[in-house]
Amino acid sequence: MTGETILPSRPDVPKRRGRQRSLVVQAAILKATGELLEKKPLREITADAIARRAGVSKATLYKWWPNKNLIAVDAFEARMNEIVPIPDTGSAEKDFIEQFKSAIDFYKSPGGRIICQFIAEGQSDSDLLALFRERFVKPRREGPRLMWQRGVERGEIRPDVDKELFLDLIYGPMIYRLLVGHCPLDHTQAEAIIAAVFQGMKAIPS
Amino acid sequence: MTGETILPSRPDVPKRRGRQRSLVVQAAILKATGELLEKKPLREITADAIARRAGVSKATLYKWWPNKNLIAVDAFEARMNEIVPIPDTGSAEKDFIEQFKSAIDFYKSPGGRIICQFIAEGQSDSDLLALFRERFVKPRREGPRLMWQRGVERGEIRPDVDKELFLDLIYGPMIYRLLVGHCPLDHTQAEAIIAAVFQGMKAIPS
Amino acid sequence: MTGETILPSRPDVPKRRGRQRSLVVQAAILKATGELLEKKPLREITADAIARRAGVSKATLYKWWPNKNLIAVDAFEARMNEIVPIPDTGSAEKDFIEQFKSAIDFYKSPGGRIICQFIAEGQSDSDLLALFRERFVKPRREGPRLMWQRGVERGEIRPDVDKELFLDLIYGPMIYRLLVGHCPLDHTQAEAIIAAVFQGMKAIPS
Amino acid sequence: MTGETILPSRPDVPKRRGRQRSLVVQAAILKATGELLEKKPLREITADAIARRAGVSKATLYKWWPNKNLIAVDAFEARMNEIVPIPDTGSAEKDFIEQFKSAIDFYKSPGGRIICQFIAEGQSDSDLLALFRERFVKPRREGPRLMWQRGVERGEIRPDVDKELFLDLIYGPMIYRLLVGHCPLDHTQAEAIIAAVFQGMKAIPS
DNA sequence: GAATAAACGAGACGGTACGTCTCGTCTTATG
DNA sequence: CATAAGACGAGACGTACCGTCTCGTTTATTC
Repeated sequence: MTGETILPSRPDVPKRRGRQRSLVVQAAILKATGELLEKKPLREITADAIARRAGVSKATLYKWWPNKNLIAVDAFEARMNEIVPIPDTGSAEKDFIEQFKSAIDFYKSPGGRIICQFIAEGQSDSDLLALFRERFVKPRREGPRLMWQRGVERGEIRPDVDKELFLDLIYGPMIYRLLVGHCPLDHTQAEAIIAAVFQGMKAIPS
Repeated sequence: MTGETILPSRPDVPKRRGRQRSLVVQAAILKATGELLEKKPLREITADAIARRAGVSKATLYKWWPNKNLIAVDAFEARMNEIVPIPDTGSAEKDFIEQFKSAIDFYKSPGGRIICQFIAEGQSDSDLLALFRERFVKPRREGPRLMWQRGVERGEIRPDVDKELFLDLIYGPMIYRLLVGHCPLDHTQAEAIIAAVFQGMKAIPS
Repeated sequence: MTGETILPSRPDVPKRRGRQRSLVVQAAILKATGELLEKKPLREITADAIARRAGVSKATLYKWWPNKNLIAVDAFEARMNEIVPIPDTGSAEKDFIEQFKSAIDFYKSPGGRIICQFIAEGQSDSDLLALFRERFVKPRREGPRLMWQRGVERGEIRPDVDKELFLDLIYGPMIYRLLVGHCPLDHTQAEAIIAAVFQGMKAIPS
Repeated sequence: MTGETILPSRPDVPKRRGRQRSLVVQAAILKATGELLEKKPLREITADAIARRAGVSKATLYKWWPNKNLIAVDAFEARMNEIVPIPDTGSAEKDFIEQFKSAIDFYKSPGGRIICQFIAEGQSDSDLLALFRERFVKPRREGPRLMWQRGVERGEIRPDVDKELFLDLIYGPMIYRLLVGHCPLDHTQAEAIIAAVFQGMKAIPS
């Protein structure tokens, strides 16, 4: 289980007998973890540190989450619920350029770096990776998916290419460069990538 | 330092005074590490295990390598020196399809999975990441780079798009799917990706 | 801190919040250490060996004791609480001869040899030496002190010589020979030493 | 073997075939060890440190000495060859008081503390202890032995008490207090000990 | 003078213990 | 009875020192 289930925090539910502190405790844990994530990489955050900072027993941590990685997912999600507005310029390519630029800005920011850490840790923690896909990849692809949809409807984007492939064509290079750092990644690159994706690499027969 | 420096083993260099660094020992360490890498993920490999398996003192490990990750790089490289032949069908697109398919096969194999682990560990070990770029990313991009060159010369590939960007457009989506696993990655996908990269996403005005 | 503080086990003290220090664990550590002390010299006993034998984590050792020497003190004390009865023959000199003989027997036994090891290790571990004085030297001198008292009261021993000096006059030569081994140390010597101490070395003017 | 054997340096002995043992090297080792002994306790001196300071290979150390403790004995002896003059006041008791005071001064000095370390290390290194007896205990008892002799001849000291026992009666308490530190040890104590040894502990029947 | 042999420096090496750290579980007293 | 406090077993970490070994160099004796 991950804390997610408590987030709706339905106040109408008849309260259980006994102690009701749960929600306070869960929130404290997520808050503490979120703060720690800002200060140090996921790998260096210890369960003890989370418990200490949250003023919570370590046993409580393990009661609600199987390990600290999954706490981090919940904690990170809690700070990520701001909806990223998707642009609507009337041109799919321009929409993507704009969105892609702000995506790059985000992924290069401290907050975005945490995403990389989830992918990294996910390589040896399949639960984490699965949750990451569910909670971050899927929802965050919704906006671009909509932009793609509009582009197809407006006849700007080829309808015969798989939507997911289209998205990976754009975000794949970004993630790759972000993780490996073999090439720069900035607004200039953003425009070049979008242009390349749209125009294709085939030489125009002149 | 990483073991690399001993590999050239220039016999003309005047040997130092004391006991010479034992090539047998270095080889045993790399061999042991390589074998362990086949059996378990990098994260689960311990310095003790390498030392034990190689019949070597732990101090010797730390004398020559700063940590086990960099041993793993050297060990993995030692098993990777087979040159991947690049296809030459006469068509750049066909060349890329073929090469891309075998790249995917490799990255999905146990050996290729180790690459993912390097990227993962590299997120919290910048020395590892730098070495990884130098030893794996750079050399392995040589083949595709040549294929790109030929494609440009034959007038099949646009010369005005940065070579590195072109490569990331192809391999970025692969790495992304490999690491995150949100979409399938097989020969069919390989063809679709190459086709998309070449033809571009812009709808053909009919 | 050394385990001592738990031994009185005052049940009236309000217990702390969390899990209590396990007496079973402490006992196992002391038992294991005691058994090891019987088999090998203190210097050759390792923290790992104690932990392994006690079925205990090494961290637990270091949590309660700063190092293995102080564990050994506690362990040794635990096996030493048998009170050595002091003789009461009516003659101070005879009392001392008897007590001194059994002291020598003890110090030459495996158990007594441990005392020498404490003194030896104490030369480079002042905490150990201080604890040794407090736990062994002081209590074990009580009996002889009482014998001295009786001798003084009965008018057999000069009251004007410092009690501690008197004791060192007897036990000093024993310790010296025990540690350095330059001269024999047996019951015959015991009698000779006591006689010499009582009668003095001054030639009797005839 | 310990370096001692080279000291006689018999030049008539037919020299062996190869390169000769370098006296410079031996001297450098002893000098370096002596200097280290002044700065830190024997236990903390490492073979590497000696080798480094002497500008000598560690192998050379182990070629001529079985371990660092025995080097230390040789090194310490080299700085100890000053002959301690024994007093001759005409009174044995006064002689002993004077000699005992300067003995205490020495044993409490940094140099004298090394003696304690030899005894301490000797408890787990019988070679060291044997050598210590031979090189230090035996020769340093010569002076007091002579004083005893004169006292006996002058009719001041009882001739029927074993000479060694007499010496231990004096130096035993000193060593004991020196090693264990349970009682003070100074010039006042020196006088009291000698007085007690001479006069005996028996109450004078009045 | 060349061959031979040991001493020597440098320093690599296997072994072993150190004391610390984090993990995830378990126990106990408190609210 | 859910928690906090925190003890605990397991086991990896990277460091330190030990005493041995293997080189290449130096210094002497012997042929």
